[in-house]
Amino acid sequence: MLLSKACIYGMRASLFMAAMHKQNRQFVPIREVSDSLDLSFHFLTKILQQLTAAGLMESYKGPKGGIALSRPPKEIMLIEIVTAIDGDALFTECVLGLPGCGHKKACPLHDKWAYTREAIQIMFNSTSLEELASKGKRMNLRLSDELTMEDLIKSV
Amino acid sequence: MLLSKACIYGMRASLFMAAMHKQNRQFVPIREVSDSLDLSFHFLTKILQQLTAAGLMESYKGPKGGIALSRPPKEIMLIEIVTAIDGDALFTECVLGLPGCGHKKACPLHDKWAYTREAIQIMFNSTSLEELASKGKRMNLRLSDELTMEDLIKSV
DNA sequence: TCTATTTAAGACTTATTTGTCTTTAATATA
DNA sequence: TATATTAAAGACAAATAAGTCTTAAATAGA
Ligand code: FES
Ligand code: FES
Repeated sequence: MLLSKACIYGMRASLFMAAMHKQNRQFVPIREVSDSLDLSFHFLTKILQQLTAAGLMESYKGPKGGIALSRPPKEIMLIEIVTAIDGDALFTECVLGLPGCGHKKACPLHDKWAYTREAIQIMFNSTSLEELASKGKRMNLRLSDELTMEDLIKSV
Repeated sequence: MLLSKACIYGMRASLFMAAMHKQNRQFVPIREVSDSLDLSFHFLTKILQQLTAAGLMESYKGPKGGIALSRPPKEIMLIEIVTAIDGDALFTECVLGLPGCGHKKACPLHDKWAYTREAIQIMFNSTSLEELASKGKRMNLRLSDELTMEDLIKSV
């Protein structure tokens, strides 16, 4: 599996927040996110705490509280979410699991893997939440098992 | 993590066997592989059983027994080992974990991920055990924490 | 035939990830 | 000030992955 479940849920929630962004909302309650995306509320809460700890989201307690992206979706790249939750092992470690991946201590797959993992990194590094949210709205793509982004935005 | 530990160990063992191939050896005892690569003997045994079940290796019981690649290393591609142990989820499933990845039910990341995962697949699909074994010998690359392929071959 | 060697099979344990539940702290509003 | 609402924190449980151990079956060689 490329990404952990926690990371996947964190990305889905971030995309949801990006889609919400221009809906004149301030803070969105986590319960609303978890219900919309059909995720465990408590599990998602813990994941979002990692994102707020990483400075990607802000949270506010009490009535009218919830979470919000700390920057405009255009300025948040997917790789920030991935590394905040899964770390950067995917982009730095040996594909054969040997310690200290690098030119100096290479395994037989090093050159090919270094090239391929850079392609993966570029994918996450060059994709913003805004790009995916607007594409998702325009083409009516889905963010949960059956519901599209338009469905989700309407339903709240 | 891109590949499971079981898959990684299976690849390391397969590369070891490819390096052994022209050493006039018939069957190599699993104990020799696990000792050389510093892997758990019993855990490796279970992994190798998956590879023999998939037809990639042959095994023989008793004295002079052990395991052997069932085809010349040139004809065994890495992707066969990966899919035998980890399945093809990495090459078929949605990066956001949604069921039924495909054009018809796309998520916002689908196009980019479909492209990237194909690059990963091509890497495994176009790399043979022979290529890695000969490169590893030629450039004296490592297959375990500290030991290079030459070290390993000499040590048996 | 007997013994030592080796893989096969499966029960079992440990570690990690995933998911649930309860309590606490902060805050808006009445 | 009292109450309802919300995130934070952390204990707890379940599921999965990783690793260990024991016994059985096959086979070479004495
Ligand atoms: S050393 Fe193995 S991928 Fe770099
Ligand atoms: S539907 Fe998400 S990657 Fe294909």
